[in-house]
Amino acid sequence: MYAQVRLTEIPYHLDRAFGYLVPPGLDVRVGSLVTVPFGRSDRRLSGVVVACSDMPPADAVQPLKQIAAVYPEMFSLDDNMMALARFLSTHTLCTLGCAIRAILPPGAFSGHVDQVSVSLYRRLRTPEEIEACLAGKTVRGTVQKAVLSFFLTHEEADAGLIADSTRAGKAQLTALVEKGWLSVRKEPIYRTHYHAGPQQPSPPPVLSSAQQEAADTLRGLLGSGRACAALLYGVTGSGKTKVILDTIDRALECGRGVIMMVPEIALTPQTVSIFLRRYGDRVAVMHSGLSAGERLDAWRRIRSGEIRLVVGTRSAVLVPMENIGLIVLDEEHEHTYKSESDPKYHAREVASFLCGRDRALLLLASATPSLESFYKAEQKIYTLVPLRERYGGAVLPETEIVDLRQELRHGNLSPLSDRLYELLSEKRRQGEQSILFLNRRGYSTALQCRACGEPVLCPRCSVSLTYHAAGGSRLLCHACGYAAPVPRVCPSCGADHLSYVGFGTQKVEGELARQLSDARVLRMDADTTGRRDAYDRLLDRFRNGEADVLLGTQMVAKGHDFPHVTLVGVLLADASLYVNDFRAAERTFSLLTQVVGRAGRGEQRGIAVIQTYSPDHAVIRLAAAQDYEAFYRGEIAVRKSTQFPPFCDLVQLTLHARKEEVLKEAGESLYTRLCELSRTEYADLPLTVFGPFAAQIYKINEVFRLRTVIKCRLSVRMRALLDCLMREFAVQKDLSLTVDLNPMSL
DNA sequence: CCAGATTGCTCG
DNA sequence: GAGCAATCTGGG
Repeated sequence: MYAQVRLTEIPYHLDRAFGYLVPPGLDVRVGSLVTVPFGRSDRRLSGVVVACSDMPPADAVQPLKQIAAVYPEMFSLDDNMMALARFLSTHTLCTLGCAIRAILPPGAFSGHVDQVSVSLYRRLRTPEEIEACLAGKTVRGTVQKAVLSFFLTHEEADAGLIADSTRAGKAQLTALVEKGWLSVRKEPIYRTHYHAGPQQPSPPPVLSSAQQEAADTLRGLLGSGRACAALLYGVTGSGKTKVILDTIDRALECGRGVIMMVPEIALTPQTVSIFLRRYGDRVAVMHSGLSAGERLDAWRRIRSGEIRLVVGTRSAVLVPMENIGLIVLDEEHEHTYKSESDPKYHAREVASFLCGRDRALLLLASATPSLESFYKAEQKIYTLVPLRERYGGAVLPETEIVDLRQELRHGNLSPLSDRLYELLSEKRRQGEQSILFLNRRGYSTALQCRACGEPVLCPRCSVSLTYHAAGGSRLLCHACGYAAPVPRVCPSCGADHLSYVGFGTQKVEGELARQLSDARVLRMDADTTGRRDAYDRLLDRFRNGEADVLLGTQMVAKGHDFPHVTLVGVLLADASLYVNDFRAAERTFSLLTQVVGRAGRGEQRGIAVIQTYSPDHAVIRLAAAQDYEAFYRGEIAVRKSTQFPPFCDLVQLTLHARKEEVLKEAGESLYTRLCELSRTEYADLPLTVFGPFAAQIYKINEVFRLRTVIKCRLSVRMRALLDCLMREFAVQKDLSLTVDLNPMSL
């Protein structure tokens, strides 16, 4: 017996089938996960069998090597899983192996192929001996000397860490081991097991007539026996969740499987707890916070058919569920549905593929749908299911726009306008709660020199460092994680004139304490919510009325219900509007609409204050009026005239290199090759090439990045062209090429 | 001359 | 990506 095997951990240009012999007695079929010897050293790699035959492959090299072992049957891929893996690899341009790793639980690999952590330690050798050695001639290599100096201060360290901090390769480390200076310690990485307790089921929800009408439409689509998609478009507070629950009930009653996705488990604890209460132990929760053991456990129960309902983040769409009836993407416009690492899939596209396979209903829900989805609804590709009224007669908050330019003219330099301050104190007196929202990613304090004007930059990246007070004051790099103590003098000119620029949540907190001294303020940002439970505790404390003001970044805008909040303040609405990204307007609109909707969800009508330097900007006006459809009409016209999605597809190619010259040259040859291909072999493809140009952050962690963007239609032919580029450029030394199809930011 | 670093090549 | 052989490099 012979088998064709695709390896799971190999670079792009090696992603093809390799022929192996199946030793007698080994039960191997298409889809079996196996370990095979590979390369000169017969290193053990895992792979999946893609074909079996009695005849040796035509192009076989003699002698063929033998398959070494087969994984437990539970991890074999069936036809559906193979088809899903193939879909992922062709639609995101990743290796088949990478796609397979994404659809199998992480435990599948760590349990079988030894997963070990390698660390090195100095053998009974004292720092003095190392000093002597460094002075002598026994070790001459500069890199090896660097490694030895490293061990002057360390007794033992992880191999990866040593390699990172000394630039040592494996050869240099083995040389030192052979010379008897260092020893290797290998330790297996174990996984843990965890079992969730049982839950209490709850009665079905009561629907209003508008909600019932929407639910009926969806039940109709569900029962149609055809693959279809619907866009449930409903303003905040219109009761979308109830309608979704009703549709899920219906699908489960029919014996169909259901996948329900939310943007982020941690930010939607209420949605998740509704599911846990309602479906008890019939539901599996899948998200990245689970341990390998928990994931494996849930995965097995889904594959065996024991569990027919999964709630989770985007990776939930990859679970091995058979006979799916319904896939839901709640808050479908959220960018978290697109994976940032390989495979760079969009959950919506995978869901659409699966719904086609099982003739299921794809249900997208949002108060501010993505332009792509609303456009498809307009084109009647999706059925539009609107929910226009707020449930229980709640009214939309009253909205005021404050012109920050006026504030400046009046000499108010504080982040709070006079009007917002006035409302905050009023709400404080009335015992009502307020939310203050600072919507700028990394809108935290940077250090700038007043003498030379230079900001303090990360030594490894082309971004400035930001000041963090938590964990002892220090500077952090948001791109690579570099941390440094706050310098006393300017690193570039040495002057003693460093000062803080910009205001972050911490600074606003200080301002509030000064201006509104009796208010109790809770600050919520990455610094205060380091651990997951810290986040939940903060929200609980606010809900219990332990504070008057909740101040925070994007986190405060997400789906929490705070009935006592009657005031919402957006400190700088245009912050996300002027970023260089074709989706900036869409994101700003959706964020503002969401945060404004936080005000007055209880009996009382809320008020929202939007502070901005662009009070007349259409996006700000429309968000204040909560008029999605007007926003959509304006924005879709812009997309059409400028040719952006949904009117074309975007391909983002990124070249990475440590040396700028290497990168520059590669950028030019990539461009040349791309033009050449589109003139000759692929002359039938309409496409426009932009770049190469420096990435938004040109350097991250000592690696420079150059981007090329293509506007095109992502056809089979177009993917073939890209595949060709990837194979040619991924082989090169000191250089790598990555591709992102329809990226979430450009 | 030679250890050490770099480059190129293949993998079934 | 890993391993290995061939080739280059620079101090003694």
